[in-house]
Amino acid sequence: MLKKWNCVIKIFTNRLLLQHSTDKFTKVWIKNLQVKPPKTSIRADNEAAILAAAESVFAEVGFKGATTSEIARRAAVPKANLHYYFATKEDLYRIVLQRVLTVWLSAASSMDDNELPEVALARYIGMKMDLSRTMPLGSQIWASEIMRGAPMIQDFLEKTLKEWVSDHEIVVQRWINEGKIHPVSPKALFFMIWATTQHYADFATQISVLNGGTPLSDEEFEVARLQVIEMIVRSVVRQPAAV
Amino acid sequence: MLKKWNCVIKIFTNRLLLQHSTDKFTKVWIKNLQVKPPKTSIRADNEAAILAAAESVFAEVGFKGATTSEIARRAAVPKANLHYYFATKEDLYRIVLQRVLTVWLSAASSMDDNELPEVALARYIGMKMDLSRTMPLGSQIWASEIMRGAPMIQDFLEKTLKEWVSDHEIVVQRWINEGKIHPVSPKALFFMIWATTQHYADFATQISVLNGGTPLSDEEFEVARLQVIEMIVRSVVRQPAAV
DNA sequence: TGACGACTTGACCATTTGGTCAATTCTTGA
DNA sequence: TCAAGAATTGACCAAATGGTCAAGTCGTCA
Repeated sequence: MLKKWNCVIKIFTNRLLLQHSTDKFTKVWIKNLQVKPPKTSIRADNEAAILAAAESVFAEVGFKGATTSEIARRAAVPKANLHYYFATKEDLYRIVLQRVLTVWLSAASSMDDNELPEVALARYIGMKMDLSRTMPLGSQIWASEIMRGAPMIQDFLEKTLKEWVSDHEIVVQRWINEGKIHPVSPKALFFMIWATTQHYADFATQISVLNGGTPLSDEEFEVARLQVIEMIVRSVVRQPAAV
Repeated sequence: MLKKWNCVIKIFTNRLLLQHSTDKFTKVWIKNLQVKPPKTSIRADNEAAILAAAESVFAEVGFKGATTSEIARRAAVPKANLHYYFATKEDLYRIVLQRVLTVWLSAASSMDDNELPEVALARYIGMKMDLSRTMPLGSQIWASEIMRGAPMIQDFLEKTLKEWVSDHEIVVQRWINEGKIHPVSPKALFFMIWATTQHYADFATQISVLNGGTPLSDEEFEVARLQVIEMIVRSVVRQPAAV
């Protein structure tokens, strides 16, 4: 089983050996690298590989449909090894979900400011589009979790998400009161933003097919990104938006 | 096991018996009803119950996550009986999917006309919102099928859906050329429409939570429906849309 | 009424599932 | 160098899975 970190370390070691350095020095040097492997490198490597595999399997077939053997297969470790690092399938899922929620929070915080609506919205929508591009699996896992009734993130929805919505409804309402945007239901606006941006992650397969069988290129995605921002901003702001 | 059709037929039968009609007449009459039970009524009843149960299970946990015993349980029939009507889980899924595609087509056809963009779009968006309201499970099954790579509807996507998109891209392009709407990527517009409208089905759980723990009432949904239409129309049409 | 086919279902089967375990090998730090 | 802990993994297990089957019951039609 050839792991990424093993490779890296081997390269470093070899290079240092050529310079007649000791093993101990090598280790210290590696330990101080910016790209440091946390915990033991072996543990970190395997956990990372398993989590990545788990993410892709959960994204495809959801929690119930996922099997630990398939996850192990994709992570290229024996199933018993997977259970050595993560006791149960649910543990694994919970950790994967936790990362998704963390990412959600990072994007969510990009909207609360006092800027013009078109600027604030553009930033938030752009951020969400970037997330759909770079971490589509997280979005799919979220969707799948919601569709099965969100048994595992009920708490997150009822506390964190609800709070975010309340807070930002106030912001949108202020924009409305100030005449900066049309009077719209803030929730309906949020739903449109979430739905449209996440669509590029959740429905990537469908988009691929309609794109001629290949996923959107970076350029094509950038166009889509701008289009989404433009359309959604225009759907609410009052003054004729710049095209 | 009390089935809907049994009830209906019993009512009809009773009414006819009061009129001293023969059994045979009853049957012929029933056979000619607009709302006719096809095949034997028993078969129709059970197939319907099983399909309904299958739809809800597939919507929740996807194809892989679904188990025939859970479907049988929800349909209130023994598992062996389910397999008497539908040989395999895949057969059952295929039939459920077929209905989803049929429904999709019915909505899709509501947009091709020569009306003003705001009228055509409003009709189509409204139709899609209605579907999300009345048949949310179909939308969820579609989403789940796409997320696992659409292995079973590849053909539909590549032929029917692709064709619909091509055809309607032309319509949107014409609107752009005529200066009726802003220059936008037609696909980006379609995606926004699909995403936003289907969001009300696929993410119903999340919406419920944000709505205070209860699903949207008819009135609340009607507001959302109008909001969605208003926002999306305004996102593309040129003249200041009536609010 | 009786015979035939449609329908029903408990018991069963091979395979797959999530998860365990003990024997073994590898890493690490002194 | 070596001991102690970390990591590895084939073999295994009970439960759940999709699906079968044979022995029945029920409905219908002549």
